[in-house]
Amino acid sequence: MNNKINITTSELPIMKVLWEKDNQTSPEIFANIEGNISTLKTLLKRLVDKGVIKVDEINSRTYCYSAIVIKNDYIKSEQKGFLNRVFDGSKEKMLLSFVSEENITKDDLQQLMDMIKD
Amino acid sequence: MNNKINITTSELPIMKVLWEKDNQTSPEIFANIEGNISTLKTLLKRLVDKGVIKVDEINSRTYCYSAIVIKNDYIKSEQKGFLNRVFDGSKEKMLLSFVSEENITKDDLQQLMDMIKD
DNA sequence: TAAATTAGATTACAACAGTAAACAAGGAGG
DNA sequence: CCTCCTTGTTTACTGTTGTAATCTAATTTA
Repeated sequence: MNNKINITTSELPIMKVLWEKDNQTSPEIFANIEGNISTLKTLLKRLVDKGVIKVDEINSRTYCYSAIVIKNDYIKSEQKGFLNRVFDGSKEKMLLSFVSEENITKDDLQQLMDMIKD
Repeated sequence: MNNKINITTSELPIMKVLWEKDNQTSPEIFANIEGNISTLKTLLKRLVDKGVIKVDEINSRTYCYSAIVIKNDYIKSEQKGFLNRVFDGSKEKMLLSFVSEENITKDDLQQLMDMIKD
């Protein structure tokens, strides 16, 4: 079961907009993204073709796009890929690395610990 | 300053071998990696061409390969890319996500906290 | 020394990704 | 009703990546 979710770097901004709010028309989506319109059209179509998003025809000539892949599943998939690729699947290695590289400080962790005490 | 280090998925196993130990010949490197030899040769050459590794001619006909890019810099670069791409650069978002997805448990974190008390 | 092995270089090729122009058809406005 | 605009579709092109066969020159071996 290879459930790698394939969303490319340049497609991701579109997904982020749709994850904020479903059922948007292409002009609505593109309004929140920078980049050449023609390019964005291509990316939108590719996402539909891949089954990552879907399009519904509301009235004639009015299409609304929605995410099919949900944000959390994408994130989980990315995390898993990252972990496997870079840290051979070891969570400990990864966390230690984040800490020792000082991308994450002890304070960050403490704050986090506090947060999840709930 | 775009210091993205470009090492692809299929090139990474070679790098991992070289990060373990420098100055290895290609047969030594390939002995520890699965995959078609011809393919591995291509990947090795691409890494040299990109300046990620270097090759020294020891004796005539004896070449030794070594990493130029160091492991920590690669990991740092990957972490940064991952953070920016998926979590818009927010460490907190990322850690929270790791925890809430239960990829990382409270125990993992506690253990980590204990470890870095040194 | 001739044959076989070895290892780096060259060539190849399909899929994917980033980018974008051109096209086509329906709807809106004059 | 006809023209323009809008929006989805088609076509296109370049670079990257994964994969691998073939070529070539040197070295080892029989």
